[in-house]
Amino acid sequence: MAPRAPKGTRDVLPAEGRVRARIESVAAEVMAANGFGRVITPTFEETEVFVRGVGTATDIVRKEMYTFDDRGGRSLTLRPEGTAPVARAYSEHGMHKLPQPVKLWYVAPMFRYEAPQSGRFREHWQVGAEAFGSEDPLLDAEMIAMLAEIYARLDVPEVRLRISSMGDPVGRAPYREALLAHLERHADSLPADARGRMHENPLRLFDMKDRAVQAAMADAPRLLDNLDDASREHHERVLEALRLMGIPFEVDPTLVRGLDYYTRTVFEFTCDRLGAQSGIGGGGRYDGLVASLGGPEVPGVGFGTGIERITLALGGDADPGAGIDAYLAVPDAGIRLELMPMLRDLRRAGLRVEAGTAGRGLKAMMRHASGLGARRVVIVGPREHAEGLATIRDMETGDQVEVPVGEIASHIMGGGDPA
RNA sequence: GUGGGCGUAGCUCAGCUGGUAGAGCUCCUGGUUGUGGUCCAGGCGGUCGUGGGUUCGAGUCCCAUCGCUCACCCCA
Repeated sequence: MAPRAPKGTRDVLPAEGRVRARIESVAAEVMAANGFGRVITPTFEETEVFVRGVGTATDIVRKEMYTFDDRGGRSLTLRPEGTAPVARAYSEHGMHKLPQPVKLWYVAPMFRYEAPQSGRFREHWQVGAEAFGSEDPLLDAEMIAMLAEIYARLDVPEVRLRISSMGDPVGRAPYREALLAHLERHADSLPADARGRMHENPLRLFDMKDRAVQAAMADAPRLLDNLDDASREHHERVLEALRLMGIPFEVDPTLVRGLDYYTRTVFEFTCDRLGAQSGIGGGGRYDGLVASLGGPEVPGVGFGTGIERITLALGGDADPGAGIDAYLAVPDAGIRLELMPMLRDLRRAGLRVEAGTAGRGLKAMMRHASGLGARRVVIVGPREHAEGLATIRDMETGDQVEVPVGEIASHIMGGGDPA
């Protein structure tokens, strides 16, 4: 069998590539407007970065990482998520000595060994942003506003925002006990996997779709109702800022994110256009992450959004491209050779120009030019060449003019509206 | 990992109760002397996912296997 792209991976072909380029450029604009600088971290990290950063109770670390030993015996892991590596880089380069907050963004591929389905791949790309060194709840709101702005500029349809608070690890402890006690009372009605999960992270059960689990969770105590005072105050400030900015949201006490590092603010954008994997982007605050990677006690807040899911939400309509400005139809190889400098000059001037392969008939070249959406075709056959001329045909009107070969470039760039 | 659906030309698909493969689109070449997008004609292109089995004979039935896909779980 001929090789295929590995399970869970895909090739992005030019039509979709144009959509992707637009997504990335919109993201770059919004990031720049908010003062974020771009970072590029390695595609793989020491495995420790994710074990300590993301947490051993998460599915990502327990069963989804592409981990391997290199020839030197180091355990390395293909980046399964973007925040831990950026936190590592922040710490490694002493960025806590820079004016805070330090704002960083990235666009990078993520790798997770999961069963592929609609909107879920083993390699997917994310645009993400992280801000380190500020506890200000208004920064949380700014992050959320940024992400909302990206979706708005791209016209992503049917986007909704859910938000909640995880409190902090210390204040969360008593609640965790209370939730566990509640679940113990319903233990006999829960499926096996739910019983196993509840001891590792009982909050995770809020996210399960199993009917029995949902029934048991319906009257469970809510973390949002049991926040410590500081976390509650923080949460209220975030919501107030969102209201003032006119960003619609819905507080969802059952919102749980699958990464252990989140504290206080957590949020998730969903798109109803998507299938079961409706999450299009999300994030939150992670005040203990940098320290857990051996760095200073520095708070942080960030988000990630999936490029493939944005593309899906946009309808998957391929961008047909904008055609080309001119097509060079020169059947004779020798004449084509002479026109090489002219061809280069047209492209240097910013025009989109294609040249037909010598050896095919003129009719085939015209067909080709038409298929490419060419606005003009430059014909230099033996007849024109003998007189030092070129025929330039306007493909919309069908008008043709003859000009000296030396004036092809100036004629095309001068006549009509330049690109 | 578990369950459902599907695997026929590059793409989208037809192939009734088994009889040795088709269409549309794309692409290529023509429709007289160098000119496109419409139209017409022709052409390229498939070991019918793979391996077994039943049968005189299987794309069509049976088994296995691989792959794709959707869902659970989880997440972007």
